[in-house]
Amino acid sequence: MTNTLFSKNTIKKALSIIVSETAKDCFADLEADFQARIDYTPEFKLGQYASPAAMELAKFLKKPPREIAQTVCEAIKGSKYAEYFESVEIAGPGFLNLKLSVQVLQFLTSPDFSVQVYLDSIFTLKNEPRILFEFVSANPTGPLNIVSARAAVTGDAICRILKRGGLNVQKEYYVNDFGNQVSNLGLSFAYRVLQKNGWEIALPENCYQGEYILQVLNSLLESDSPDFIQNLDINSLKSNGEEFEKFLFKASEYFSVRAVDFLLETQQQDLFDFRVEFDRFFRESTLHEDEKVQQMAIKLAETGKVYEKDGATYFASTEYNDDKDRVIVRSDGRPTYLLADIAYHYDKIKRGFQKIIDIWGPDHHGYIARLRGALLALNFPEADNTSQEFSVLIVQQVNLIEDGKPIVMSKRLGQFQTMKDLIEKIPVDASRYFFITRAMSTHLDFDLELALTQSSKNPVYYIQYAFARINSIFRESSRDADGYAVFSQDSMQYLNQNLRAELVYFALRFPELIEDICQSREAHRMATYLHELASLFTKFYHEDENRILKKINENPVEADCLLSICWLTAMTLEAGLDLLGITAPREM
RNA sequence: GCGCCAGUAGCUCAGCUGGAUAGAGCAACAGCCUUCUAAGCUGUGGGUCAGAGGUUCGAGUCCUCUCUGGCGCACCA
Repeated sequence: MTNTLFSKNTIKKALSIIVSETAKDCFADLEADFQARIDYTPEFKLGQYASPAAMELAKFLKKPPREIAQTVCEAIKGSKYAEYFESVEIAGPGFLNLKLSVQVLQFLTSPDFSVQVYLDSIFTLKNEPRILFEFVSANPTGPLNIVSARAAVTGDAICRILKRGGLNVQKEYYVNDFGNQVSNLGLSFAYRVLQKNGWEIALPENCYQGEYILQVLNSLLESDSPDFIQNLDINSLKSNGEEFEKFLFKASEYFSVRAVDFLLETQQQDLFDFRVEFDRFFRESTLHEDEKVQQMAIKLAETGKVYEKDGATYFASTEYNDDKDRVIVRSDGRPTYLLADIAYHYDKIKRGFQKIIDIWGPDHHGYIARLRGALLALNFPEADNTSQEFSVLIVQQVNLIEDGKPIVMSKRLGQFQTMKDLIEKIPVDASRYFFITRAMSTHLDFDLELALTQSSKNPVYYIQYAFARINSIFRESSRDADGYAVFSQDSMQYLNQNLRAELVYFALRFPELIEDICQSREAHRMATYLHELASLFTKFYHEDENRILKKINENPVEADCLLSICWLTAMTLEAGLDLLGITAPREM
């Protein structure tokens, strides 16, 4: 039997339709687009879902909430929907508690049921709106750090979930391969060359001080060592200032381009090792080459929100809630980073993306107002911060904790500070989980010891372990899991026991969770949910009456029910872990 | 000084667009392995949700103020 109400919607949505329709039948005053809210009950014994709609409507209908609830309750019981419920009750100040009948499970489950098929039927792939999700976007001037790792993993998980929810998402990494930072990078290499040739010259302050520069330099010279480096005459540089300057210029130019390419590749490798892939790496330099930055200055000037002062060109961002107006073209004629970034975001819109989501680091939040302001000035009114058309998520910083104390980040080698160090130290499953498990907006304490612990203390293994156990049950019982994707008619009677049904209905919240995350973009809820699901399963597993191998001999039909519960749980765990980019091993 | 983020159990944090008695893990204590994976389970203790006002049927959640911590306030990116 199929039923589109339940097979094409999440359970929440289906119940909302039922309660809303019924309420509108009862009260003619209600607006046509009234949608009753459906929540989870605080306790399973009250039912699976509850609606606070009666309380919300009390003022509008000028009736006591319990009376409204009573009317709706009776109406549902007398309607065609009655068969979906084991009970409908009024509780507390006017909650409508809904206890679903096991029959609903049959509506959910078609012969080819699986969690993925269920998700497919609820979330059909939409072509609109097209979403551009930009994250990481670190400067290609060094290895990726821990905050970038967090942004990478969290952003990747959100994108996976958005896609599973049927949304059209593209992942993009903006490469700042232009401007001062890149010049400084080249200069750092020039000085390192001098040091390498025996000149004990100090690096200027604006240079990158990290030791990694030296390693990259060696790699670059190994593959190609140009004449002007090979024939370097240190003594003549020391004595001849003009020649010295010439060398710095030449070496900077030579190395900056090659170093950016090299470092970008290194970053890409780190990301790949972390299971983070991008659809596109967008280079800032292409915006300059295509003169899009220049054109943007003209376009902004046309808005009338631009003025000249002290030889520089300003964008009047204070008109858009910014602290001060911002320079877009310097007095020497060079564009600022902001102008290029405006051009970049404008380009996103021109490429046909209706929604733009960025993840930025904690030190960039002050930047939001000016960029949002520029997009508004460019007549992209959807950039208004009340809508979600342009949103910036700020990922907060990370403290690595060892021996109960935070590790102080320093430039010294051997310090644990880059993404690569983390990959070498902590298994990817564990570090991904730890990054995703906390809300992006909170400062994260990353406990290295806990992440390394291979026991139940480490939540990621606890979740994987539940999945492995279920697979073990199928191995030991020599059953083929596929046969248990659907509850058989006969076996369903054995669901009538709290923990069994509770586990099933908790697993069936999965699509609702995906829907929530598509809205809130908070991937950590998936991590929390999976841990709770694993915990519920583990309790179920340890109950004496749920011992499956024993049950197979005693009561095969009841065993079928238990196997179906297990398989639904396993499919959900596997799908959820996959959305977090974490593996689901069948044996541990 | 201005802005952003945060303040929930000893520690790290959940708490879905305001909903019923505020939860989990770790740490502490007490039990449990002839049993499908003990990488586990059960139980106990632990709270002025930073503080004070306000909004309403109802506030950890929304508003205002205060306090504390982190970060940011360039013709750097």
